[in-house]
Amino acid sequence: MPKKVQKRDAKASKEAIIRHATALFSEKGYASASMDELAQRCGLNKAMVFYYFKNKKGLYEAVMQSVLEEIYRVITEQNSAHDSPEAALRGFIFTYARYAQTHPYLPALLLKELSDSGAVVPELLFASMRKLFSLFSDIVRRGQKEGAFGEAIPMVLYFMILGTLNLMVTTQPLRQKAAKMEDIEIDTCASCDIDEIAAYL
Amino acid sequence: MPKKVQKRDAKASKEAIIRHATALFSEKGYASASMDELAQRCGLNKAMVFYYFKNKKGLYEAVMQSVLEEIYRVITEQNSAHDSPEAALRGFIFTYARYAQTHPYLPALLLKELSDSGAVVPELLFASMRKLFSLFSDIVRRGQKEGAFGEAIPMVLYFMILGTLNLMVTTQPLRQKAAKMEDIEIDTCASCDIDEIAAYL
DNA sequence: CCTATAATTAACTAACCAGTTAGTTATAGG
DNA sequence: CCTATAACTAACTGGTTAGTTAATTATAGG
Repeated sequence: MPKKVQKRDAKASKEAIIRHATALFSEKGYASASMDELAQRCGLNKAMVFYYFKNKKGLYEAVMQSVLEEIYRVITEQNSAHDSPEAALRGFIFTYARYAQTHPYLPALLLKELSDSGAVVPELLFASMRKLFSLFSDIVRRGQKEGAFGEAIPMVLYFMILGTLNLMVTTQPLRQKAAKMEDIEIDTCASCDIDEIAAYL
Repeated sequence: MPKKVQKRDAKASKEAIIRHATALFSEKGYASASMDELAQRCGLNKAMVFYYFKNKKGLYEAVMQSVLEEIYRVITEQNSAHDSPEAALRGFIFTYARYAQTHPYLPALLLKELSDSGAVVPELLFASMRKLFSLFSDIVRRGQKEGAFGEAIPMVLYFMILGTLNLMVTTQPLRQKAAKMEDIEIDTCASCDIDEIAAYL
């Protein structure tokens, strides 16, 4: 056997806490997420949460960090090969959209933080958003130099894309419920969504 | 004198509660808003809050209702005179942007609710958003019939506008802080913002 | 096998919070 | 002026929460 099944495994415990905390925070928000419930979901004693992350804020920061690092990693990984700025922009949008769609905690956490201007972890949020934004901003500026994009304020464009995609994902359940009880076509699947937005630019 | 200065004034108390609750909920979110603090801010006894609105959720619903009714009223009032769909769309965007800018609790409350898919008051949020959306949707569809707009999914367009504007407002403090300590031009004033977005469409 | 220490636990605390209650005043209408 | 009632208050309750502590157990390294 490659590894004994252990009763104690620090790494596994820590990962379980992060994983369940990500889900819990995105479901309930920072304030309503209970550390008792988290421990229950993890099948661990509550004291373990404070053993590995000193307090609730520390845990939340770890969650946000892991989430923001992950999306940055995925975007840079999947979009290293583009040469034209159009393709790069398209790649950025598509990758983010697909990731957000398959990992809905991302939009939930991001929107919650942004709607507070980073009430819980402003510095961290700020630094991570800046990294992602400068990636985006470089693409836009390059496109403008090459005459492909026309004038646009990168910051506004950036929030336009993130705002739209995040809202489309978080409102999906609401829209689906609406589509069921209404006559008109309200629901728009997230895959059309992606194509539409890419087309606008 | 037109009105005696009274020690007791039900209407004034009720209004004070709504007013301070709007600010408090938008600052802290539903869960973190304390009814003790609210009563303190109002200069009233906490029991008054439960006297006029039966519970916290009831108060929150009253706040959301007043806020959503108000923005709907302002938009319909200021945009009744447009005849071309371009002008109507522009009016919709500008009015919303200006109102959001001058009443920042609107974006804060809306984004918080939407990022939860209406965790606290789904029905109310849903009904009010629908009213606003059908206003918007009518403009877009009219523009498409007249050949002025080109193809676009109204729902996506709607969330694009709301998402962008709301995020631009709520992230303003963050962006201003960033502009102070950074070299590059990150900050974009909300007035340029409005023009830019209108231009995109 | 022994032992130091990392991982884990049960039980606790102090603060806070939404909501209640029973009693007290101000005021309007007769 | 009297009185019914609307407006208001102080003090309380039961439940929840983040965070602590002191004791216990598993495991790795010698």
